[in-house]
Amino acid sequence: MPWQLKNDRQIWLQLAQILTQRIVSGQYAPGVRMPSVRDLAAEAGVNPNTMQRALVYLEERGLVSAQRNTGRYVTQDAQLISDTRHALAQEELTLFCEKMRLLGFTPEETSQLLKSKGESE
Amino acid sequence: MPWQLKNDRQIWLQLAQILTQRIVSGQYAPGVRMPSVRDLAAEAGVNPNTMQRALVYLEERGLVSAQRNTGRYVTQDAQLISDTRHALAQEELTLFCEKMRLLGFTPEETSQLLKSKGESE
DNA sequence: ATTGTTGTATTAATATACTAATACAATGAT
DNA sequence: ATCATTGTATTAGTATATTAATACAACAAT
Repeated sequence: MPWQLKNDRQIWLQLAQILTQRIVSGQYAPGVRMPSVRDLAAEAGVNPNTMQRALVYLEERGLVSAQRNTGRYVTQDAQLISDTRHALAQEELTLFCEKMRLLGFTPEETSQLLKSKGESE
Repeated sequence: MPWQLKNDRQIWLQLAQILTQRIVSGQYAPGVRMPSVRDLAAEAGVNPNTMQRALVYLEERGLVSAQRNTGRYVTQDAQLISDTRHALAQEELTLFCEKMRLLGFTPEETSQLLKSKGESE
């Protein structure tokens, strides 16, 4: 799974988003130990400080916790993970609908476009 | 219509996006004269240079053209506007689907969520 | 003819993001 | 006991984004 970073948004925000996606999608399972900050940074091709910032962000949301000298672990709180997953989905949904509205598409048209796209794959 | 700017993305990119939305949604009709760079900048609360950069971006895409000393005008090419509108919609659609996929939602689930959202409003 | 407005260009200053290079204390492995 | 690895913190340097302050040439309006 590549770290596809763009330069149109702050790197640490993109890192935090990717890490969150990996947790809520189960790629990083509840309770498991995550790679070290340095390893993650090397893998993503960024400075450890930048990766650290992303991890702190996740920590503030309770998605990971750092055992000071043994490593960092994904939360075991399945409910929190599930809640986060659905909250993020709702957020994306709302943003997407708003953008489509600003482009002049009605909710019905938007829904139809999405359906068409799904069927064409 | 407010200029709701966040600080998580480059300002001129956000300005360009908003201006484009206003054109493809018909808020700035084909052929009409746009407010001056300075007026747009003042309205959006940004520096004229930043607004200028956004306008150049639109100009590179043919959506507006600058008559050197009389002002700037929206293109009269209705086809280009329509094409741009649909291209942007497809882009948003693709990005949205990809994000939902990364959150662990199938296309069917995503489609269903969107439909539910539309019906609940 | 003068004045104001247009788009455009230039230069400097400031704020921020990211990288770089360390350092430290605590722990597990050897 | 020694050593490598852990998260964390600090400081400096560099690149970029944005603002700020102008300036200019061309045209419209007066």
